[in-house]
Amino acid sequence: MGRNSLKDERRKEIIEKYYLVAKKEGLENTSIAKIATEMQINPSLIIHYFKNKEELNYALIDFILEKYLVIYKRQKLAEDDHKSYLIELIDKLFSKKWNTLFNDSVFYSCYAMGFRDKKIKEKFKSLQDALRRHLAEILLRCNDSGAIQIESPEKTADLIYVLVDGAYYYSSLVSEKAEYELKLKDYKQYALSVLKI
Amino acid sequence: MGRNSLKDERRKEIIEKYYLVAKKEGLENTSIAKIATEMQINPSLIIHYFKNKEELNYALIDFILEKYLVIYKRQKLAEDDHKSYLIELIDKLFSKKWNTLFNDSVFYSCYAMGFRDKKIKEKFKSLQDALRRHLAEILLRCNDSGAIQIESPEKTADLIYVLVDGAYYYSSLVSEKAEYELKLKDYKQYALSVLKI
DNA sequence: TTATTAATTGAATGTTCATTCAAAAATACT
DNA sequence: AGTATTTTTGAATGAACATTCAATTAATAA
Repeated sequence: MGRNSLKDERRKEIIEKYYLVAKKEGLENTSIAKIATEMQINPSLIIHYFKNKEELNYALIDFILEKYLVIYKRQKLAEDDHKSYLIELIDKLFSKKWNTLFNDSVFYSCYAMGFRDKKIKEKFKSLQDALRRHLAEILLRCNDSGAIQIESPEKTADLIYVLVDGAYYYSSLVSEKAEYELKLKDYKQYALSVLKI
Repeated sequence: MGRNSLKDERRKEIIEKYYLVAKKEGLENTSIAKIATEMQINPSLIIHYFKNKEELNYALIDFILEKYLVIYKRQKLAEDDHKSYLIELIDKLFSKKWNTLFNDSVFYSCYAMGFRDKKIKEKFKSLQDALRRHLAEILLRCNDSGAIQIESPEKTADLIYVLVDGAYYYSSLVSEKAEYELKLKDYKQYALSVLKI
């Protein structure tokens, strides 16, 4: 008996608003009070659900990193068509989706936080490693099925992601849309040439 | 007549301390008061030299971006030996120097600031563009002298820096020193293969 | 010595911050 | 109706913040 818990929903609402305010004002200028104002609730309610700002930040990082999964959601394709999947994946990795999915300011602020907080750094690292392992796995299968011929799937996967990360880093400075898309296309081309596709 | 100005020296001291405190505490947790305490001076003296925090931040960005030049300081080599210069440059770009020169936390915090401040973004962009143009110039000369044969110096320079940036981004998460150096070596190898050296 | 200029201090401003605590309101079950 | 549980509020805390202003101290040159 007693009142039903709204914990999960409320926590989610709070984090979403946190992200929204951070997009508008910058992460370092976002306070519990501001989130509360935006939600028209009392600041202490946020503390009630998150204990302190540190916990709030952890939840925000999780929220942001979960966005990665969106990119990896696969369209329907024949289960064993590894090569199509690979090409589709490369396509997504070098798509504009990244820039619509992530807010650069918030993203790099979170990344910077990782260097002052071991737990956050670990979150980033384990995600990146998982992504690399996943790609390496795909490459291995493609190799096995003769779809591609590369030497080391692990090293190649690593290299592809270095290209992705480097592309994302530099592209975020490019304001001209046309130039931006042109560059992205070039980088993708290089990635494909690494795979000898 | 009147007292001599210490403006330049003082400003430099302040920025250096700012960077130092930011390294220790994180940029977003660094206040004028903290810098002043560290310097054993009055907070208002910092305002006296920088007007407000915004100006202080601009100066910090300049300070950080100037560090790039250190990497480009050339050892003595024959003036017209373009290929040696190129190899030396690639060597430096993929060296551990980056990580000793820049504090990751402060660097990415500054980078993030760029997305909320046009002036800062411009500073980053124009530096990166200058670096790319410089490398493209070297590549062009090497091409002309027959030292290398590549299609587009501009595109290649761009690609090399995408590799550098991506490598720096990912490597900063790698804590194992041996693994870190191994990766760096691989990325450099790929850069060289792009140049067909 | 005196006038001039710049460095530096110190106190005060008002704002925002994260966090605490107790009290109230809302909801659910018996 | 009554009890248990959770949500939510509201007031209060003390600390830290950027910035201001006037006053003081220190150096320099005439």
